[in-house]
Amino acid sequence: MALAGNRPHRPATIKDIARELNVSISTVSRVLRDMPDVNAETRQAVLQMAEKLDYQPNQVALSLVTKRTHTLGVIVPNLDHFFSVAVRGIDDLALEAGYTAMICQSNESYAREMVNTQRLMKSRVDGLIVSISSDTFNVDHFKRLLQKNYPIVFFDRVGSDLAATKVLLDNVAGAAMAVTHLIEQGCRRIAYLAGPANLSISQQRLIGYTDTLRKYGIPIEEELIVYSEFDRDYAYSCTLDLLSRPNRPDAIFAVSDRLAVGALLALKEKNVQVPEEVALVGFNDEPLMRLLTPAVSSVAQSAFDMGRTAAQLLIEQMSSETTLPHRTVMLKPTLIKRDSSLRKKTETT
Amino acid sequence: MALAGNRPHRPATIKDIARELNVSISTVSRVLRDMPDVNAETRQAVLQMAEKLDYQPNQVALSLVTKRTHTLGVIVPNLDHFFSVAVRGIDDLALEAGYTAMICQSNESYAREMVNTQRLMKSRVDGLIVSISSDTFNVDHFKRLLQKNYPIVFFDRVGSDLAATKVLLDNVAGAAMAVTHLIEQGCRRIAYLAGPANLSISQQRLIGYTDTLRKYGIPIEEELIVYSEFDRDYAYSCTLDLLSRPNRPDAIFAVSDRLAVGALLALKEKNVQVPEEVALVGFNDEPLMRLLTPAVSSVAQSAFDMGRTAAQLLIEQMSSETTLPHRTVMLKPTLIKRDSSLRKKTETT
DNA sequence: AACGTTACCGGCAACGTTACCGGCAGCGTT
DNA sequence: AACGCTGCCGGTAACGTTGCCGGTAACGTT
Repeated sequence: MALAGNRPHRPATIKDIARELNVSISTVSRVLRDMPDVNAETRQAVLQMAEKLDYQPNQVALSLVTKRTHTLGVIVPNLDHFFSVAVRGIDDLALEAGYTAMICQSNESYAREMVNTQRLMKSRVDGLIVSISSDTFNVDHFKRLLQKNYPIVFFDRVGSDLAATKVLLDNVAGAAMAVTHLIEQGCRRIAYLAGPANLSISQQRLIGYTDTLRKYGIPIEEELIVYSEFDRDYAYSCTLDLLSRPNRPDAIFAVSDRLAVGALLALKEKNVQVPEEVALVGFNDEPLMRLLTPAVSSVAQSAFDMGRTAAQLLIEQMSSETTLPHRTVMLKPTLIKRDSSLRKKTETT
Repeated sequence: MALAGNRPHRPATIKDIARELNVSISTVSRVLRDMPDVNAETRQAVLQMAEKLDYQPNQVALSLVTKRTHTLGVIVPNLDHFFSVAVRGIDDLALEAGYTAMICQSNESYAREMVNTQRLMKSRVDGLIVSISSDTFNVDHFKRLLQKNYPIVFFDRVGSDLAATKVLLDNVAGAAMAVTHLIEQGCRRIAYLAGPANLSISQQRLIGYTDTLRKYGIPIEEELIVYSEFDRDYAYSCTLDLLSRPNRPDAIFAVSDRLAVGALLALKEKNVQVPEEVALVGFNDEPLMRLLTPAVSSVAQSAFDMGRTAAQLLIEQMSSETTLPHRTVMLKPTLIKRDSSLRKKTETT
């Protein structure tokens, strides 16, 4: 009975195998799940038929009865270098643990983040890994889920007032490392390109910035702290503005590499010597940074590890019978020093 | 009956609503699907209760009966800049069309590509969008699916002998543009960093390269065509090798930007003047290229459009009753000329 | 001869949802 | 008074799979 017509593809089911072999679907199911209580010959026949019909178990039906999809939802604001690598980390651990990741991009939009969560909930993903969008000021949609004990792990961009498991960088320490380094290089008027004010990374890194200045007895000047969009062009114009002031800074610490690149473009255009006149440090250590001229210093973090541990925590939480207490894992950054902030070159040689 | 214990989260079902309201599940279903034959008051009550219980339709159950998951599987070799943007294009159209994308990375590994496809088939995704890994020499797993009329669209990296719908760049034209440009700039000994020989993009771009040389009557020298891994360090050492030869090239055309960057690093290290001694053109026009010193010329393609059209074609194919004929869509590249290949600077000013 | 054990297999409910059919009032028409 | 229509609603099978229970034949034990 060759029914391989021009039809839209009908995958073989356990029933097909049973019918073809004149056994019950229970028996087929037993074979396919490697259960006992089945004759060796029957087992063999079923396995052969499964192979022949190219049988693939229907995860959908299985999910309906087990209430587990073995899928985890991921919502990231974008897929820039950092998040791409983080997603790879998630994917990596998910594969090991037998899960598949559904990756959605919120495109930094609150509305899209909502749609994404809703879609993922409809698909009954077993848990969520989220880095919130820069446009998200209201996190009620996540709070509702958390209240129902739905497993969610936030990473990198976490809501400040969310009681949940989180994986993040020690942003205070990272900023402190950058600013300390700049001070050691002789900088005294260090500007901070802060990014969007609502994000916790901006706030945390601001704390590291101010703490360090205080520690070294350097006055904190409000006008050296510049908020902006997460956008290179924005950083570019902010930097031009900084440079046009009578009392220009002698260093710039950018909350992200994207902003650091914008700053560098402005500096180069104005023919400002880097690092002699203005030193520069970014954040994330994207591969691009070492390729720029001059190579730009940056605070490095392992996005891969962050993604992996986020997935790890989520899967632990999901496989646990009881609701586990919320945890916060903090990863340590490292500072990569490059030409853009190394004034005392004699030291290194 | 407050059963909101410390339990693993049980989403409300249509049954819960029915029980709470003492109506049948049929009626609830009718309301939720906006069907007629239901009293206005009943309708109102059901909607309120759905809201109150935070009801989300169970896509899993729905998929089981409709045999459509409204999910499309995506397999990409990695999530570098090009594929990130392509995935965004896919995601973008999928969202519009009411689909969600399941994105898997093969990590350029054949084994992982197999596992990914299998997982996606088990999850009964409605269709597949694939860019094959550089490690994949055997595409039988895709051929089997295509024979069963399972909808697959390949993009960018397509298997050469696969009868399927494809979206790709006019790679021949792209390479021809690059090489023509280099010739017009006075280059005569143009090396080609070709990447892995099994990929069709390498082959196609080779055709554009040789065709153009032939057209201008420039002899094709085998030793100027260098195959390598898709790896920056590899390109770096290949370039060093090229430079060490007695008869060094006066231009390098790289099959991808990643390789072009490797080449640039080698050129800079050897203090070779770019473009005066050796001109350089890459492929993909990653944002990084305009930030390098010198800014590197590159053949630009819209990864976003490619992703979008791939998704478009797939969804068309999936929603069609009959099996549509395979199509091949070719997108046109554009050449972005920058300092790395502009020798005749007087011309432009 | 009655009983227990073992090896093997099939039937059935359930998961959440929709499609289809049937039923019952209440009303108007002949 | 019989009929048909309309508005509203409930019951049930089906999707593919698993878990549980029950059944039967063959064999050994007392």
